[in-house]
Formats: sequence, C-alpha cells, structure tokens
Amino acid sequence: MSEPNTGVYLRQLYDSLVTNLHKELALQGYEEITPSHGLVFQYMEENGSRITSLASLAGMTKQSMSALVYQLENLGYLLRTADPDDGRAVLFVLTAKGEQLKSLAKKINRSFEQRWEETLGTEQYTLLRGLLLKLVESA
Amino acid sequence: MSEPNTGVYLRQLYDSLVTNLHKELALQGYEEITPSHGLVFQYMEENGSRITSLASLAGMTKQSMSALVYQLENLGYLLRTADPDDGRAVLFVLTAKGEQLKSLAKKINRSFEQRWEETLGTEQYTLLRGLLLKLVESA
DNA sequence: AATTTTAGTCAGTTAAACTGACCAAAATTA
DNA sequence: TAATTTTGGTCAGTTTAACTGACTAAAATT
Repeated sequence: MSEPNTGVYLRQLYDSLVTNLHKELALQGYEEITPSHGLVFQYMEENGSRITSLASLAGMTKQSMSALVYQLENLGYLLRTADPDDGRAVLFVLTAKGEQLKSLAKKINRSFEQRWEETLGTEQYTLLRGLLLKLVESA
Repeated sequence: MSEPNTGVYLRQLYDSLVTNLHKELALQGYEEITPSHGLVFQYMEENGSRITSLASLAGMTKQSMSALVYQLENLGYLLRTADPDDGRAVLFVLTAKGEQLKSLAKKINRSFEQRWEETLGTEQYTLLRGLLLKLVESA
C-alpha cells in the first residue's frame, strides 16, 4: 500500500477509542451498552430531549432513535416524561444511573486520550485537537 | 455540552470523508459499492489475497469477509482463482473494473482531503497527518 | 374551520456483522 | 507413515442497527 489516506488514520484511532470504551464499560458491568447508545448520551440536553431532536443531532431517523431510547429507558438509564408544552412530544432525561454511566464513560475516554497526549506531548496534542476542530468547523 | 472529546472530532471527520466518497461514487455509477466493500479494496494485495488474510487485516470474521468478496466477485470487481500452492485456498484479484474503481476512489478521497489541506494550509496539514500517524503507530 | 405540519409509533425490510457446525486439504506429531 | 491437529473456506441461522412506508394525534397555519 502506498501513502495511506488520512481517513485510514482517523478510522483506526476512532475505532481504538470506541473499542477501549466498550471493553472497559463491559468490565465494569455495563455490558448492555453498545456504541450506538453513546449517541444518545452525547446529545442528551440537560432538561430533557425529544426523540426528534436527538435523531436529527445524531443524523439518523426518528424511528431508529426511538428504538435506542426505548432500550435505554428499559435498562433504566433514561426516564420518559410528557412534554408540558406539547401534547405530542415526549421528553427523555437521564436517570441517576444514566448520569453515572455518562460520567464513567467520560472518565474512561479521558484516560484513554491521556495516553495519546502522553505519546505526543501536551503541546502537540493540544495542537492536534485544534487542527481537528478547525476541520470540523470548516465543514 | 462541555469540551467534546477528540473522538467526536475523529468520527465527524471520518464520516464526512466516507459520506463524500460514496455520494461521489454513486454519482459516477458505482451505486452498488458500500462502505464495507472499501475494506476489501484497501487490503487487497497485488498478486491476490485470501479471504482469511483479508478478514484478519480488516478485523472481521472470515464468514463476513467471504460475503463481501462474494458480492464484489458477482459485481465483476474481483476474480476468484485457485491458489496454486494450497488446495484449500482461494485467491481473489482485482479485475480491470476493480482497478478502475480503486483508482477512482483514491482520486475522490484525495480531492476531498485537498479541501482539508486548503483549510489548514499545507504545512499544518502535513503536521496533522504526522501527528495522527504517530498515534496510530503507538497503538 | 379546514388543512398542513410535526412528534411519535407500528410493521416490515435490509445490511452487515456475528456464532456454530461442518468439509477437505495441509501441516504436525507420534 | 499413519493419525491427529490446524487451517482455509462454506453453509445455515441469528443479531444488531440501521432503513422505508403507513399511520395517529396534537399543534400550527391558512
């Protein structure tokens, strides 16, 4: 193979992060949590989110997002409440269990990224993040 | 949301690359090619690859890889030949159509990355690639 | 008041992975 | 060299996570 494209690097790094996260979560008893559940935690708003808004943030259909939140609700990570302002809508909020998982996941990812930071040095790692952010924002 | 982790950036950028690639390929008539087919093209060796080796490089089971190469064979991108040195094995090689697709995909990705390079400037983009490579290699 | 849009569900489909059981050829070991 | 184990691959069936289409009811618009 000649020069691998940047995409190959991006994918490998992202995969290693996700694999690590779910391996660690499984070790700590959260075996039922899958990568796609992560999207829900990532996009949940403080005072509750609607399926439609989660779906649009995560870039998937509301039917698919509906399935994800239904699973998380049944597993006790989310609570379904009625939206006081809109009789059609449903608001989901994180339960205590949900908050716990979210902060554990954050911790696991932070410590994994710590290894990246150590590999490059803090300065270079900050630089890397800045460059990535610039690309994300330019899209 | 507070500071997004680096993984979020990596995923967004990778997704945009893949989405662009398959949108462009579809426009040029390769609608039948899916992201997972890309793994085959990425890991194919010059003088033919075995299912087992492709599977291991791509990090999936041989059954799954078997399905992918079967599809690509039926679509005319791969040719199945017997391995002269091993009666159990099968060698797949790219057909002319397969080579064409591979080089088109490369071109599309290169020009997409070109936009990233323009956003950051060549120097910073080279730096970014170097940092990513360092992380990939440290794994 | 009638119509259209929006939030969400139900039902069914598809894509892409998985496991388990198996066969035949090759490699290893006794 | 014969018996056993490993390896390359297939077949059959399952699972996960997405999808589309058709629908209901509430809200917003005309």
